Amino acid sequence: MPDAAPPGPETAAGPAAGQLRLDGYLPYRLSVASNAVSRLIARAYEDRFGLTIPQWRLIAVLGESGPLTQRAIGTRTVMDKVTVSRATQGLVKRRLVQRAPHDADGRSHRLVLSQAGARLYQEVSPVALEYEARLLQHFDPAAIDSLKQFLRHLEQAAEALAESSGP
Amino acid sequence: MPDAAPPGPETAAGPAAGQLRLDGYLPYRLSVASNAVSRLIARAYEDRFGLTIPQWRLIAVLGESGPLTQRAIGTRTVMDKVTVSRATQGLVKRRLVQRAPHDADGRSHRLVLSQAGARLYQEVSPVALEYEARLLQHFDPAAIDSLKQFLRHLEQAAEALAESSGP
DNA sequence: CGTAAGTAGTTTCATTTGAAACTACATGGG
DNA sequence: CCCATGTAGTTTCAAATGAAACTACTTACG
Repeated sequence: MPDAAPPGPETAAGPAAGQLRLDGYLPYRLSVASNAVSRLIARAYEDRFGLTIPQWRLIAVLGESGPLTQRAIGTRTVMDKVTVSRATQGLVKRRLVQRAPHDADGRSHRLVLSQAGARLYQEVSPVALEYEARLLQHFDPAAIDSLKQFLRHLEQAAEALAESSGP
Repeated sequence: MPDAAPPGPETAAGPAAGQLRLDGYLPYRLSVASNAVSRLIARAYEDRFGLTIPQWRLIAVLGESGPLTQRAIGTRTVMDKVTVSRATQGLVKRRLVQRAPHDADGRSHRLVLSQAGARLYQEVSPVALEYEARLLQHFDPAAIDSLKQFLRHLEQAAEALAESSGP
């Protein structure tokens, strides 16, 4: 513990510029919280089901919505097409997902959960929900809803800003 | 179940198991929002100041709190020691940060912002705050505070769960 | 003291990531 | 019909990441 600097907040840069404090800075808080949660969840899925997070998302969305093309999956889960491609390959190799030809378009396939995939989905879902419940166990349901809403808006705001100043 | 079920949400796995919907699943929402924000911010810092996010965090915390060891920085910014080490190397090379020997411990150094580093800090801070303000421009200040609070608790909950079921 | 066990920081390595190039098919003019 | 341009998905490459091994120092204990 002898490495803490003497507690003045102005050692090198003078009194805090503006009023930035990393600790209360939203992008920082968001990233740190997301990393902590992702690490937890990733380990759970990996240990218990051998799934990566992209693979899990893919199974979840197929379980929810039925057959989809990779492109559609990418859109819905906000994953890069490369990520979707790799997740798919892994799942096809494990026979959890099957590719059917997409009759209207020869470049594309319809991905479907196999029997085993559907069973796995039924098995993972409750575990996923239980993790969420545990993470949120001390929070008020109304607060949870507004957080989720908030996160959605924030995502849109970030995308809007990225476009406006960006590509 | 009758076998003609074209658009229903249960094609392969039956009616939604439990009630999982990826779209409202907190770890998913969190990760997606965090990625969108991080991508935006990372590009801004990279384009305008040539800083990676770890480098920016390091400068921010040194600017706020004065000289610190790498270990202390890692703790405060929730970054891996490897990440801190590499961020430091880059900043030292650019002469934004200096290493002073830590007289109580020969393994360790005190990192300090150089003059140029302090100037950069003064320059980046307002930009950082402006991004935050733009992201949050449509939100109620009270909601923002409770979101930040929420994220902090969530992080703790995730860490607690990771410990309890983990190493 | 002197040695075993621990810690700060670096390096190495395997894995993950996404941008860009590429392949294969699709579509809309001419 | 045929070509130009566009899109679905894959591959390739370079960068980022973090676990584990390593180096250099410190500390606790006999």
